[in-house]
Amino acid sequence: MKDYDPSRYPAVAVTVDLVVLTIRDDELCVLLVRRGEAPFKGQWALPGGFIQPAEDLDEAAARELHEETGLSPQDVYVEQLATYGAPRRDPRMRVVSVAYLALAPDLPAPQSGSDAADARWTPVASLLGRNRRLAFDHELILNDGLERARSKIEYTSLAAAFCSAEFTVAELRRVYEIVWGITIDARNFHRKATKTIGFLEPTGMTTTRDGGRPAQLYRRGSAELLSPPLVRPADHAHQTNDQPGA
Amino acid sequence: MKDYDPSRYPAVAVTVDLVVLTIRDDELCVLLVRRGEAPFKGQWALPGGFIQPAEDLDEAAARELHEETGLSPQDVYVEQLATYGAPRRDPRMRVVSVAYLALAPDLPAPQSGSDAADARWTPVASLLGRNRRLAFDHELILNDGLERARSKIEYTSLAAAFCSAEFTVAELRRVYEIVWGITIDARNFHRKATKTIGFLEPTGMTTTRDGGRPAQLYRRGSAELLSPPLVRPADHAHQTNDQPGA
DNA sequence: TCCAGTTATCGTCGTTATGACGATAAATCT
DNA sequence: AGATTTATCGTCATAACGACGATAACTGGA
Repeated sequence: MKDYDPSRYPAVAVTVDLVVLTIRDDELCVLLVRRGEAPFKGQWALPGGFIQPAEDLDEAAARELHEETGLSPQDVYVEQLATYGAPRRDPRMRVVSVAYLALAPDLPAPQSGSDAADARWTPVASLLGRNRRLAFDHELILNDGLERARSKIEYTSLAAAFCSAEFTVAELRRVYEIVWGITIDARNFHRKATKTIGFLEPTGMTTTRDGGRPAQLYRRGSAELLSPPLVRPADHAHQTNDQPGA
Repeated sequence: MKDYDPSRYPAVAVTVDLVVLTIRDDELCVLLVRRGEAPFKGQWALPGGFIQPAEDLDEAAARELHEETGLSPQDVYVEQLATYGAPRRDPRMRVVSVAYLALAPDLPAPQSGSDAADARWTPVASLLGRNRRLAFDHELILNDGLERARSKIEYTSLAAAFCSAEFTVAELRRVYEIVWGITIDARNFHRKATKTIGFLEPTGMTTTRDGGRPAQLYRRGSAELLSPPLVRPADHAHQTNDQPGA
């Protein structure tokens, strides 16, 4: 019923929250900030903030990302994740939050540009089964972001977004191993990565930074979709039967 | 910065818009309503409306779906699509719209439950290159919904959401052919559909409603993800895969 | 009744993709 | 120099897929 005057409806605040993932020391990490004020004062939360009157959602996400990390959208892949709007998710008022997922390489950049007093990279593994929960529904948002990241690298070349601009096949393989939490045969992965057109673009350079025989350096290829995709071994844990419904 | 009072920020209206897809007469159709008031009075738009103070986003989507179509979430698959919030997308005020994608079988249900005076199923093909554009940014939302539907049926069993509860392999194949706009070899598709575990669940019944030799009737299987997925022939339109000889 | 038409279903063949794993290459470390 | 480490190439068996022939089981008409 778009036909009613929008201003007749109760005001809602709209925020943008960020799930910024990176890989540090062979661990998948998420950027968290410690809240300085109520509600959830002192607890960890995803970085985010209110949208400005004149900016689009994507712009708000890019701005927040820059404010919190100093990262520019050039260095980082950003996409919209999902929107969360449960009536009581913020005790102060109705707040609808548009979540964004960002994948960043482990840049030497300082952690903060940073208007968040206390921001840090937290290994996601350390957040599981933890008593110190995240603020709001950010745990839910984080899990959705993780699942999105895990599935996205199956059929796109986005795993390379975790690597620096030039990287080796083995470094890319480590990304998959860390994000998926499995080990992958180096030889089969090498074959797959180098034979999938558009995945890797050779630079002609080599590096020995990972030790052993020098490895070719590649850049991220131009193909957005990998065909065929990399198959993630099915998580045989519990394939739940999903019923349609909102 | 989550730490400011939300009420200090300019009010934003939040709506839910629906991309409801179904297949009628071998065509992919989307539910559109004709707007009765300004802005965009008289133009076609996606159904939708403002969220209520006490309802979650998914609930708002289910409510709107029911109001516009009479369909209940049991009959229809619904998932959140994306959120749109460009500053001027609604000329009246800042409106952020959370779009949902719904996939419905061609039910004999009446078109309206219906508070929209004028609602109808429109073949999406008839909207391409058309001069009568949709209201707001609904054309963009529709395209995103179509792309989501096209890719979603690749790796899930959701194509069955377009069929009635019991369906034949050929009916399912028609769904793929229509949504993807291609033709598929009936024999290879039959092999793939019946051999992919969790895709189809046999009922033991047969039907001759499509003519010819009686066909087995199936229900949608319990697997949410198809492994391996059905591969949609790559759209070689402009996949920029330039590989210098490698 | 019998045959033509239609659709369903099964099977075959060659090609490609994949998992397991052996072997060699080219650097560093001791 | 030899051990160690990592990169890269190859082989083999199996699975999945595209193309397509063949057969099965119904319906509608001659």
